[in-house]
Amino acid sequence: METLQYILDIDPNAREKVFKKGHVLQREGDINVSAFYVKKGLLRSYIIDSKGKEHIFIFAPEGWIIADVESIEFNKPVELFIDCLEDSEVVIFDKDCFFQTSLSKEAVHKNTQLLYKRLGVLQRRVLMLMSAPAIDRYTYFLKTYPELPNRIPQHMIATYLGITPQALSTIRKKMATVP
Amino acid sequence: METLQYILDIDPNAREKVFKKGHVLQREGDINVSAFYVKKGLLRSYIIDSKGKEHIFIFAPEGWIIADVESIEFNKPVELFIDCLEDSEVVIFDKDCFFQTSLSKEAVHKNTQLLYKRLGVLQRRVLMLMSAPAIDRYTYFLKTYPELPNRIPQHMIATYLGITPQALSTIRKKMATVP
DNA sequence: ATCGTTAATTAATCTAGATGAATGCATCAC
DNA sequence: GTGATGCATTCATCTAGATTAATTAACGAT
Repeated sequence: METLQYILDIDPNAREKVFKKGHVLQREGDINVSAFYVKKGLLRSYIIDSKGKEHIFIFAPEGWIIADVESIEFNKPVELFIDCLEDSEVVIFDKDCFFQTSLSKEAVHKNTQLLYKRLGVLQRRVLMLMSAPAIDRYTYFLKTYPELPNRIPQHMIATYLGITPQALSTIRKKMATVP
Repeated sequence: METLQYILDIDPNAREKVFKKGHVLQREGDINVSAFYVKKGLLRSYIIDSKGKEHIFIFAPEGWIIADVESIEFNKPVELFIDCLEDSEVVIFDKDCFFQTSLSKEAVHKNTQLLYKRLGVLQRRVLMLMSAPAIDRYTYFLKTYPELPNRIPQHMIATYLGITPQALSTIRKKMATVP
């Protein structure tokens, strides 16, 4: 089942919108929590810490769903910013629609599959952050998201990896000289 | 709906077993992948990295489900070890049962809820690992799992936080002198 | 063209936390 | 008792990556 069809299926209020690069769909402190399906373009979610530094949680290219699950699940105010890294077509839908009781079997299956996949990705991310040095995390990133480096600036890759742009630059230099 | 009842509901083959402290339920490289519901006791999942160091992914006290979701979802061989930190009563069930099409609406709702909650927890974990210093991660750990420090040795808390036991010891000393 | 802005690189210095080693203290087996 | 084992602590040293700052290049707007 195609993800977009599934979303339109389960949320009759889902609406499609087009946003310009740079548009912020959700900011820290918001209370009206939605989830976003990326039909076209590229979104990201990130926090800004107490020192004003950005930390990117995930990138969401075409076909991905992006949302602040923690705030949805634990009813906290939104902590993640979500914005567009490219002009994007986005389907906005309600956080609660996953919990509808009237879903088709197919929709349930799709939903479970999506959640599972995301869990698997996050598991890997935690393990990498805990156990692998920055260079390995970068290599894994390149392997897993080969198309992204052409679409986003390097300093964003750095804040996704949990290091500074300077550190990433040094790593890249090292990789170029000793391949 | 109570989680245990839900599991027995969806997997007729689910079986309950009792394990001694130290028993390993699953090890790296295993292909027969199960999920485990902790009825009583305490389990953990962890990896052992290339240098032989342990990194604990999650603790699972009573009421939690523990599994290697990445290996389940992407059909990889198991990478996470799962073992008992206390004598435990565990319900072993099949990874695929979440995808059954014959689930009751109630079971579907419960399932979605469990997955969402876990996603929220992992989101927080990633953000903390990326943006917060070790002392903040420790403080958050104490707040979130207040009962665990009485049940597990400190060096395990350290490997959960992503630091060495020595570093945790230093942090605790600092917290004791300047509270 | 020229000014401003944003990105990437390089280098000098600093620091949180790792590493390695030693010590003290329980607990358990015998 | 004594020895062995595991856990926490302390200290001295080391290092990956942070911080600060300067340089250069690329791009857009006027």
